Amino acid sequence: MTIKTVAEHAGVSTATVSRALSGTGIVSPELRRAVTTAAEKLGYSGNTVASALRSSRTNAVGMVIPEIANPFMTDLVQEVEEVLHLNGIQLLLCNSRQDPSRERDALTSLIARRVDGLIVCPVDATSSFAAVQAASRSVPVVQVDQRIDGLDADWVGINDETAMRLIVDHLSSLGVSSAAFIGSKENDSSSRIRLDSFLAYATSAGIEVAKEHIFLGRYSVVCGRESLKQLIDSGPLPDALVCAADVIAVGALQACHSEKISVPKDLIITGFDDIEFANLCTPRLTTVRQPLKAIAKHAVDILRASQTEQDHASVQLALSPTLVVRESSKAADIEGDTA
Amino acid sequence: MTIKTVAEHAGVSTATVSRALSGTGIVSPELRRAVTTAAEKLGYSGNTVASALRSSRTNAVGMVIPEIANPFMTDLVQEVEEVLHLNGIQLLLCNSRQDPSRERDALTSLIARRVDGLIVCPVDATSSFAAVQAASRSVPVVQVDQRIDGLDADWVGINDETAMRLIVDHLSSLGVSSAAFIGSKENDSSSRIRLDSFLAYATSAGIEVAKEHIFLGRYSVVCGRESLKQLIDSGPLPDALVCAADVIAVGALQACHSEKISVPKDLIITGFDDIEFANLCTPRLTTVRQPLKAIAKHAVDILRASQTEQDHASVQLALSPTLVVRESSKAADIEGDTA
DNA sequence: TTGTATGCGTTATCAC
DNA sequence: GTGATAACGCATACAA
Repeated sequence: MTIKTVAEHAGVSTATVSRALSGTGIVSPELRRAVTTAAEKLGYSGNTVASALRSSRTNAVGMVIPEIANPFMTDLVQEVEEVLHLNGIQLLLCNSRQDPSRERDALTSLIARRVDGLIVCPVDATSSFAAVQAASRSVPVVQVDQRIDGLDADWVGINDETAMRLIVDHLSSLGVSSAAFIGSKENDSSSRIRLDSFLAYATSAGIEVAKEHIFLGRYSVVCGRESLKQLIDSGPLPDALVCAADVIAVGALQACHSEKISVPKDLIITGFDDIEFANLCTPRLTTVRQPLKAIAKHAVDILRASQTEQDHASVQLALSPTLVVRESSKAADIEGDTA
Repeated sequence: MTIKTVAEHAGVSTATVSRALSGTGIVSPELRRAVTTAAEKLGYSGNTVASALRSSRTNAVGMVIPEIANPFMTDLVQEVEEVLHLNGIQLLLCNSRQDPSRERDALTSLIARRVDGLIVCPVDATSSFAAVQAASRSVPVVQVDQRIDGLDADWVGINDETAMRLIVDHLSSLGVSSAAFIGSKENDSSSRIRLDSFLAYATSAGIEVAKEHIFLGRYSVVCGRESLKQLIDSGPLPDALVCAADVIAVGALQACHSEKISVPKDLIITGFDDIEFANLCTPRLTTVRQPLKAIAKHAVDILRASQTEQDHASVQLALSPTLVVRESSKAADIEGDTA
């Protein structure tokens, strides 16, 4: 069934049906009613594909993420899906699995599908350059969380430096004088910034960070667990352990438990992201919260803006994270934050 | 740029370009080479929308799930995305948020987009009936995990009865003589089956289940935590607690920790699903593992089969879960399962 | 094996 | 305000 069927039943032209149903253009109240009743009676449902071909708008945006399994990414996807839904936009989800070539394929595939925009969390600060740049020439692209070095494309994320300052200040206030760090060795923007600014703030706060107390692996629970075991083997523990992701911190917490290290008494631990489980592990995790709803909202807004604006100046939006203090860095409260 | 551009550059007709690039039809090696080189030189990338309109195949399937935040669902989505990707199919993801009306909207929207198939985890065993049935009239639909009562549509999931038998047998072998249960009060297929078969097997195994020891809430960590507190308030603890989902069990574990209840010494706890965290919490969780890869694989296979088959007889595929025994139901090993 | 010509279902551009 | 009609980019029936 097509609009032609509806047109015949309503006694109007296909043009009028299109105008009435899509809401674009002017239709008299009587004809509009005739069309809608005919459409309902027939159970007509409209062909988005044909509409997309003719109007060159799909009302769909593609999203490419490096990892579905990561709870932080899942939360972000969820928020993006929600915002898109409110705008009547469909989400096309792709998983690059940390693989730049797979990321490239996903981008070209989504562009072939004529998505109206692209939300990308790039895999690598350099390897992702060409593919994302190419994509951005055919459709609006906004980077979320991670960003690519030297690429003049929109980005929404958090201020990683601020986040690290919040963490180091907190440790300082607790009297911490030495600390270890577990991060990612992936070549992505936030991994580097988190490490660099951690070191910088620690130095200026008089917190000692031994070279052998810096561990770089992956954003995974296993990495946290393994790194902590290495930390133990390397000699006396520092006062605190700063993790560049909650999943890492959770792994470290696990290892502390099995190695009978008491947190925060023997070792203070902090995370990053504030995934749901940071508030559910034992002890609950001190971390910095990423404003995911805001990131999702701005990402979609930027996409929509760059669709309409003629010459769109690129936007770099670094939102502020917030410190969430829990038991992994302080004595347990009776009534804690259970949000 | 269109195939026409490529055709002109290659000195052939648009039909030949179409045949050469899509792989359908017969093209001589020389012309094929001429076309591909022209396409590459121009950086041509086809228009999936036009192709879909003409061929009425989108190479996309829609997936509607009740909850993105649930790690079990995320894992399932990941596996489905992987299988689809291997088949060159794009995933269109929708979140029904446990809301039947939102589920209906998602289904009609995906059908308007002319997806080649639909993978649905229905929200409600009865309320979802009409929308899913309607959808199945225009496109192949396969239900995953949950299924709708009395709907003659394909389904892939696990045998929940078998799962409960595995759990109850395990408890029996541990000498458990009384047990509590936390499940979901949602009207979905597996919630009911899990409760019913738990009670049946428990009875025949001589395990006592007091009425006030059956808690029905949601599949969430909070539900597990709250229910456990109620369990404590209700008097002496039973020997074991059976949870209908890992997320519930994790919440119960949390509450045990804060209430100084030792697991498994004071209370044996079992979960359901084997999400990643079941192997990362303390103590690690005994649970039944769902074969997600197999579920995803079969779901896509069934979809593809029902696209080609003329009269497709509906498939009900109940895969076997496996019991995974960990420390929440036994004394801790030094070297446990770290898979 | 290749080219020509038509149509997929909708929206945009015109006249009226 | 409404209708006739062309066009979106591609795949395919048919002719050659």
